[in-house]
Amino acid sequence: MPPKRNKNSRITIEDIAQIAQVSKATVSYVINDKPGVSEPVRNKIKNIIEETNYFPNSAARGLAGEKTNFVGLVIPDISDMFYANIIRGVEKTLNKKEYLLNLFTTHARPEREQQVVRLLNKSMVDGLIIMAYFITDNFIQSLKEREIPFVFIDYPPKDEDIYSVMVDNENGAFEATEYLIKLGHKKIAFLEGPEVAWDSKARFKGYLKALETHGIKFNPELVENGNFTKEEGYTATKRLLEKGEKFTAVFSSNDQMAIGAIRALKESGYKIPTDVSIVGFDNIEASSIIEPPLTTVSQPIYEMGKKAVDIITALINGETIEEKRYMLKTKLIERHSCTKI
Amino acid sequence: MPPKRNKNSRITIEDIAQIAQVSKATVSYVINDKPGVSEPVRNKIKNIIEETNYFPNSAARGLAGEKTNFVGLVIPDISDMFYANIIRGVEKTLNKKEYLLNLFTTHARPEREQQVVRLLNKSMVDGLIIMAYFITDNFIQSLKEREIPFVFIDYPPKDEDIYSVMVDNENGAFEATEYLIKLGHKKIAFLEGPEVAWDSKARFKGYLKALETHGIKFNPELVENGNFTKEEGYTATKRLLEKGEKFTAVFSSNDQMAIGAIRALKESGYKIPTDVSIVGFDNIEASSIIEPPLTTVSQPIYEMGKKAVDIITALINGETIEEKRYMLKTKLIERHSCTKI
DNA sequence: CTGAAAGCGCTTACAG
DNA sequence: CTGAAAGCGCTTACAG
Repeated sequence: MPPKRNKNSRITIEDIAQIAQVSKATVSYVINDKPGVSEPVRNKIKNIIEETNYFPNSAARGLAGEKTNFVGLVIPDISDMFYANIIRGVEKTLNKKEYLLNLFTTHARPEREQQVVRLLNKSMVDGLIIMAYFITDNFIQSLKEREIPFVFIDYPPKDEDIYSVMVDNENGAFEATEYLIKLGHKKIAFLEGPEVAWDSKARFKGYLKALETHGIKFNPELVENGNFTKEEGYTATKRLLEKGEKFTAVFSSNDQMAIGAIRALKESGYKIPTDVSIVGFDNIEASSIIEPPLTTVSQPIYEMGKKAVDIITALINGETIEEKRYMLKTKLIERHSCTKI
Repeated sequence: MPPKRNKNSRITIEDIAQIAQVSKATVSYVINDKPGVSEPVRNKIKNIIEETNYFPNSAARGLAGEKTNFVGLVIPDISDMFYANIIRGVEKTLNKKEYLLNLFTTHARPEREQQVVRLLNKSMVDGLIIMAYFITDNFIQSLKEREIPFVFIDYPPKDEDIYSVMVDNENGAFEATEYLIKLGHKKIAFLEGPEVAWDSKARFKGYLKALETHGIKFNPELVENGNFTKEEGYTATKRLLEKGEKFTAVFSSNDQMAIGAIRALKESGYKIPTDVSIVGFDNIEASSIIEPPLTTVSQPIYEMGKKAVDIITALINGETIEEKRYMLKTKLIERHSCTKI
């Protein structure tokens, strides 16, 4: 009789065991690099696995309590490059480590974020990388109740116990503002993002700190909200202009708004950077293409994804990590939207 | 004794059965909307499921032969917006239909593409949406041997039997070229993509066809290869300029190259669109920001993802689909990079 | 209309 | 160093 095959005609651990004339357990030990198998037997089995192209069924492994080799990534959306780059960093690093990616988007809806926690248990993923908007204490509590490790990306947990990787937004904004100040600017407008965006807040803080450090008095008339969009960056700048409050530079807390600001400024007859200098934040693709090319702060987005994977895989393997919070540095990208005055 | 809980302290079908005082089978029938359960019992169970927040374990379902509610998406990369948008279309549509996404990137490496086929079996995903570069007959053969349905995105299968959703590149290029012709242009340069890119070829074909339709003789001196990148689009245009062969318009088979071309043209003192008109393909974000805003052909990328999901879910549910190949239409986006001559 | 039992492919004590 | 057996959470004939 030929070796029995399952319906899927897919090779199973049973087949390998039969071919190698050993028990399934022995094959399992080899697959999982566990002790208790003699070297010759181990090699024989490894060869058979190689030849037959056998690949263990993750679902079954997960069910039986072992690793699934999947890591879940929970992310609000994938439509903008920011998230796309994180996914890329996560995915590439995961691949190098022989893990697979399970992607869950929440579309920034709280129910979806909750659902994800219900859904993901040990038999589906070995660990979770989470980027969410509505992270409640409740959410974190349910997360902790599961046995799987998790890491937050780009979210500052109150809880000291939680692993997270973040970007130093405040310092990035500080450097950007300081750059403008060193160019001689004193009247620097600030374009802020949505109320709820903690990263916008951090950038505002950095802006304030730079002014203070250099003895420049903060003028609240010079800040306008542009909600992180191109369109509102445009209208915010128009408002700024109408107020008549003089400024020689703009620090926009993201590039999208900066692009809107450039359009508004040009429309009103201002030359950039001759009349107004401007620096953005994020270093999106468009910022190198716009005229003039925008000086901006680049975030190590890809690295965030990578670092999160490094942490989660270490955690999965039971390693301990000293530092629970990773703060990644930003980088100022000088282009042609600023000048000395 | 309190109801027994598994290690994960996660609710199982067993728990639900116990609470409802029925067998696991009955609960399973309810979960899967199968007949054989009386209405009152069904409702009772449904309520318990609701209250307990029970969610069946996909791994176990997959193993036991039922649906996993996962659909696998195999894609080369996620670093560019093109892929990111496809993922978005796929993911959103999947969510609406209560499916989850398993993402596999191949980084355009043949081994990875092969591996994916080995890896994905019925207990992991219910269906597969595939976007790959190296689709060999062999690959398709192994795919067919599995029991799971699959759809190709943006790939023209030779095999008539295979489901696929594509964009009508040829017609898009035809319309773009014709648009230029109707503006009075006769000497239209063509910037082509990589040799291996079938979409670039299709666009070239559309270009040729438009010339022919309008009785314009094709001049091979007017085509240069820019490999689909900004940089090579720039150098290709420089080469074109050096040749001294006159042209009044450029049709670039993607936007990246068009952006490079604009830079090259400007550098050499040409005004756009006064001296040279230019149209791109893809409608990437940068093309609306560049000066002048680029007229281009937009692809229904999101819709491709959506359509692929519609097909795969229908296939999963055993429905038959008349049309195996979907050809989606492009759209010409008029901006300010073209003018009459 | 409902339940007991086998089985999906794996891992993990446990016994030898 | 190796194997037989139980169990993970589910579904699906099968019997009643």
